[in-house]
Amino acid sequence: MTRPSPPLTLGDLEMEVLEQLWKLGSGDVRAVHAALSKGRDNHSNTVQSALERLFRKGLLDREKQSHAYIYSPRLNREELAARLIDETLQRMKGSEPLPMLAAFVDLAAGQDPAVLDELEQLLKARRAGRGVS
Amino acid sequence: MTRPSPPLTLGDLEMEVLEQLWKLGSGDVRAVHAALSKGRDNHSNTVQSALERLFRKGLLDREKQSHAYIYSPRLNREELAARLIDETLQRMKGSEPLPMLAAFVDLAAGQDPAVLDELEQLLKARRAGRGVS
DNA sequence: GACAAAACCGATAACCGATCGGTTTTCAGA
DNA sequence: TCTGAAAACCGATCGGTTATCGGTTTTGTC
Repeated sequence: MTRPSPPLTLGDLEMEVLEQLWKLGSGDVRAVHAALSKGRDNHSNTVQSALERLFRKGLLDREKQSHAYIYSPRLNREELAARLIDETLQRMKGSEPLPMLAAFVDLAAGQDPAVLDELEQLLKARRAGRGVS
Repeated sequence: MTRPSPPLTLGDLEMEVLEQLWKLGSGDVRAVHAALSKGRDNHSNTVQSALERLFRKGLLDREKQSHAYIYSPRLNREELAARLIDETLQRMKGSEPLPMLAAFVDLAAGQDPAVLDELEQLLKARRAGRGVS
């Protein structure tokens, strides 16, 4: 059933914040702001509100350590990508995922044919991993 | 090089308009508006501005027939999906596409294990199609 | 040349992300 | 315990985008 929740979109800053958290593993506003400040932004409140939004979107965990929150990603890079792709496909209503995926594979293979082989390896692994039962 | 063009997003109406054009093949504002009006919307100007936006985004062709434009999709469903997925992945900078794809395949296979088989068929076909060289 | 249909232009509302300032809470150290 | 600093929290603004609609101009056709 899963509520038709609004389709998870991420702004640029939100993406960069996630990027930093993936690097750091976890961190408070200060840490993320510092990591980000390599040529970016100024106010740490801005970073905080991005963290807050990400938290509300369910993409971050947080835990109070003394009086500061320590944020950490709930999903890794790959899981987030999978979810974004899934939602993209979901938005195209009458659509089977397979043909879409096929088209994307074509596009990716166009850029780098090795993708086909890698993908095949991957499939084998998945098939083996998921119970031969 | 490819300019860092703003990342192609589609509103709900825009998506529905595309949906209709895929069904119709092509059509003018009137046709799309009529097709859409199965329980939707009222003003045909609204449809027109959606068509206009889609055209500016490069997703539609148009051709003047007498004094009305006939719009038609530049991409089919699958090609659009591929492009949206590609852009989604592009936004996650330091990311190899493969692991992302892997994660998505896992997610899709979780919902329907047959996906693995179908995907494998698909790979075979692609491999055969593209010179065995 | 007049009429009707459609394009075109502009305005508005709603929503969202990004940004920032000000207030309140909360911990830690003197 | 009191005080000061750090952080959360609240609210406001700004810019950009989609959706919506009305009004004007263009343009074919009869």
